[in-house]
This record gives sequence, structure tokens and C-alpha cells, in this order.
Amino acid sequence: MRIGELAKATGTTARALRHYEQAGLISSERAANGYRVYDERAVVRVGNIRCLLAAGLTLDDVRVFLPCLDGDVAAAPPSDRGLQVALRRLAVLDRRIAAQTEARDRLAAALRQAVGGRVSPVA
Amino acid sequence: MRIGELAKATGTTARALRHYEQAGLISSERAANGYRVYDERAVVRVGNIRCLLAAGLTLDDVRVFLPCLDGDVAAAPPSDRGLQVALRRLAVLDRRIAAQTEARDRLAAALRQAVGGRVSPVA
DNA sequence: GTTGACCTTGCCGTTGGCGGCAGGGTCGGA
DNA sequence: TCCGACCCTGCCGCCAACGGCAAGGTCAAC
Repeated sequence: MRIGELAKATGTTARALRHYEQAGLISSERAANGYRVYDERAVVRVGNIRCLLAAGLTLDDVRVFLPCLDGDVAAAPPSDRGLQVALRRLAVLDRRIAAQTEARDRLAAALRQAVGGRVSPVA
Repeated sequence: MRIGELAKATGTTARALRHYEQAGLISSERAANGYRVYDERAVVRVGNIRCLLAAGLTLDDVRVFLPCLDGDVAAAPPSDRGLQVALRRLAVLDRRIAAQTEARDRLAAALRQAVGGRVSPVA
């Protein structure tokens, strides 16, 4: 299959697939005319990549999972490296969310105070 | 006072202050030699800006609060525009946090499953 | 033979709040 | 007289995952 088909099959875009290739996450054969050619395994592989990305990992993180990207990632025996990376990323996400939640709460509190001590009505 | 002093007084950097000025949030007189010169009110103003930024607003959002940046922002009668902007920003923050939390939970769930369904150690 | 859908590489733009550097001018003090 | 600390403008870099466009090649169908 060619890049457009793979994109459709995986619910992404050709642009993204080239991006993954450049990031070293997928590879491709080339037809005589230079077109990228993929086999069925690519669908699984890309699906796994998308899954990991959706879980908040970065492309860089995903690289660690390269050895097991062709199987069922969710069911695969987790590698220690993979677990470490995932845990670190989880910590990063938690810190980021905490910081943003803190800001959000400050804003919400300011709003409550503003509306509570309301002098002039309506907006 | 000059930009370095103002930076120290407000716990930020000269670079950031120039950035705020370019964004139209603060203004400055110029000395004969071209140096920026600020008065005391600038300290309050920058403090208010920093406060709003810390609450998750963007520089663009803060611009709406320009008219009341020289007073006590927290105690000021809230302008309707300000409230609207703050509410919209709050919604944006909430959406963003929700999206990231969702991703985080997916990752956490995957990790629980991985560790729970552990078969082969190490990789 | 030519349209049109597909593919290629390459490079800039996006979002946000600055950091950092280059290449210069301006002071005060020793 | 010269050092060092401060200031200026302007512009690229950053982080992330692509989007979009230019400028071209390829191929099947009509």
C-alpha cells in the first residue's frame, strides 16, 4: 500500500506518516518511481504509535518502544525501559496538569471574588 | 528607575519587560540616552500583569485589563469585558486540562495493566 | 494528450513567553 | 584611561507535532 492508503487505514495523514518516518519510528520500502510502499504490519505499527501518542507520550518516548511496535503493544510484555519512560512521562504530565490546575483555580477564585463582591451588574 | 531595577523589583527580567512593552502592556519614558525610565506605578502594573499571567491568562487576554492595571486588580470593580475574557480563558484552561488528564489517565491505565499483567521481566 | 489524483523533497508557519546572542552605545568609578 | 555594569535594537531559538505550500515527477483513465 502507498502512503495515502496507510494514512486512511490508520486515521491519520500522509504528512504525519512522513513525520514519523523522519523521526525514525517507521520505515518504508520504495517503489521504482520513488513512492513509499508499506505492508500490512505498518498499519499495526502506526496504530500503536498513535495509541502511545494519545496516551501523552512524545515521539521521542515512543522510540523506546520500537522493538515491540509490531505486536500488540497493550498486551506485550512491558520492557523495563518502556516502563521507566512511561513512568517519567506520567510524572511530567502530572506536574504539568498540576501547574495548570493551580493556575485555573487561581483564576476561578479571582472570578468568584470578583462576582461575589460585585458592584456593577450584568455583562 | 531603569529596566533592571524594575525587573528586580517585580521579580522578572528586563527581557520580559521589553516583551510586555512590545505587546503593548506597559509603556516607558526615555532618558536622553535612550534608556527606558519607569516610575513607581510601573511596579504595581507589572505586578498585576504577572498576577494575571500566573492565573493562566495570555498576554493578549491581559490587554483587556489595561484600564485597571494601575490599581489593585484583585479588588477593582470587574469590567464586563474582563469577566468575559476571564470566563472564556477559564473554559479554555478547563478543556486543556481535561484533555491532558484524559491522556494521563490512559497512560496510567496502560501502566497498571502492564504491571499487573506482567509476564516476562526485563527487556 | 491531457486532465487529475496521487506521490516526492524541502522548508516555513503555528502557539506563547520569553532566552540568548550579536553588535553596539552609555555611564560611573578606580 | 579603561574596566565593568548597565542599557539599546533586532533577530533567531525553543518545545511538539505536524499543516501547508511550492515545485516538481508519475500514472491511470478518458
